[in-house]
Amino acid sequence: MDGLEAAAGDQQHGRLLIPQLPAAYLASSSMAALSPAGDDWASSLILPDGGSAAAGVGEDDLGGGVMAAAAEESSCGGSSTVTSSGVTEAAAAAATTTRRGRGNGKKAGGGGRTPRFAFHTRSENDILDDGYRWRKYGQKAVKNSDFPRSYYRCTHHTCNVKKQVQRLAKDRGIVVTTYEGVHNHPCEKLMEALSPILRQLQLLSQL
DNA sequence: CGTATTTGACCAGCGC
DNA sequence: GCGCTGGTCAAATACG
Repeated sequence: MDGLEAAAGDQQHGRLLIPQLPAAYLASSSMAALSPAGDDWASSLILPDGGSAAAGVGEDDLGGGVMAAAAEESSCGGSSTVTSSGVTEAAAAAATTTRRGRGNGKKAGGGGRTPRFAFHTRSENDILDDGYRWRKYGQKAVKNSDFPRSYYRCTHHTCNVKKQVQRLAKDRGIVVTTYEGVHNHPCEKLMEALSPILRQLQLLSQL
């Protein structure tokens, strides 16, 4: 079950393009272009500087750390709401618990300087098509939540980006996706989507 | 047959 | 020191 592939071919699925963290902001605009109009989803984008305002959703369900500065913006045909949540390192440290690996003693700890961003997405699907390919490597039932948390890792060999996906207990329609790390490779689906445009640009530049 | 998902076990930090 | 909890591993399984 490749959720991403499924999403790509399903008009009911939303698309969220967040190739790199710095590019997260252009994501919303890209989304408007790539998402089918009328999608029944909305994502929440919490800006990195940690917002002070809380979104309407319960961030505490994510471990208490995700500060949500809800920025509603109409995109995707104006039918969806986009908000995002940036989890700063401080917030991540305070909030999200500890990370440890199994034998390799890889505890991000201490130095875990990987940026983390959380996105609230109103969708029936747990999996957002963000343009990258993810492989699920774990699922855990978490405290204070009726829904399990799923752990994904980017399938690209050299990419170590992870993401966690969990539904809010308070609002099962909201999916919280937490990205950890920055992709060090281009977004496959984004490049695929842009290639016709780039081709046209090249033709125009030749004229 | 190759790849992705499921799922139970394991590990380690934190709070008491 | 112990138990709880979250994150990850890896074998088994499913799927195309």
